[in-house]
Amino acid sequence: MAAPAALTLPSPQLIEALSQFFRLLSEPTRLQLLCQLKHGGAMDVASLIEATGFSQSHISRQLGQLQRAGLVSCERDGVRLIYALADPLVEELCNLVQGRMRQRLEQQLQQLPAL
Amino acid sequence: MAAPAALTLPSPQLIEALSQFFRLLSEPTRLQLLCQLKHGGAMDVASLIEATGFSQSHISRQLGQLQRAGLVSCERDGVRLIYALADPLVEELCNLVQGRMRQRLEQQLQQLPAL
DNA sequence: GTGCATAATTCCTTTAGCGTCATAGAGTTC
DNA sequence: GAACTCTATGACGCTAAAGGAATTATGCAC
Repeated sequence: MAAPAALTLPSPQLIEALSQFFRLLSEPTRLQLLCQLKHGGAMDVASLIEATGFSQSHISRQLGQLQRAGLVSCERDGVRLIYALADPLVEELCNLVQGRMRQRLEQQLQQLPAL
Repeated sequence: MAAPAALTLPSPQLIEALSQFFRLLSEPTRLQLLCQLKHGGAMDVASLIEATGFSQSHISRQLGQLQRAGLVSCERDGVRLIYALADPLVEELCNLVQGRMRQRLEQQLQQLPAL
């Protein structure tokens, strides 16, 4: 049986893999694409371009990265490619972080001296 | 009552804030520092420098970023500064991502044709 | 086949951030 | 006070990645 995770230091490979994953979410464009897909369901590239306002090449590249990471899936519909969310993890992570932000702000609010 | 989150598109400010948070975790150095603090409890800067092998200025800067984000706290002990984890969220996030990695690998393993 | 659409890829420039060296600040000891 | 240790900050080069324009690939209609 393996030692408890809390007592073992993560390997450099794991650190690297984790940081690469978080790096995917560290770019507003990619996060925006994921949110759009969450909001609008499956969408083709043209719609995502219009929704985000970025160039076609940029969107295509970012979608490629998300797809290689398995966060997004893609299927053809005639001449168009329809992308869709492929993993609910992103939303979970965002909700956790957002909850933390709310918590911190409430804390700061309480520590602010009343008038 | 506010609309369900799934139906509203996150504001650009929220997207930006989320991406900035994830950016903190997208750097191996910072993730390594957080893991070290998780593993070894509160540590002074010198120990963190030795544990990571980076230069003093680099470590100091990364610790500063983590502290401003509230992920790490810091108190003086004489001439030394002792840093400690200030938020369990990072570990939660890492565990979630790690679980997803395991899941994906198991999936790939099953799809691999047997000999 | 040609022509027309959509999307991926190849270049390119520019920018953000890592990482180090040198310096300045803060705290202790004498 | 001076001398010393520990940490933060300024200045700088360097590399990775964003972002766009142009090109190429892919699929459909004809």
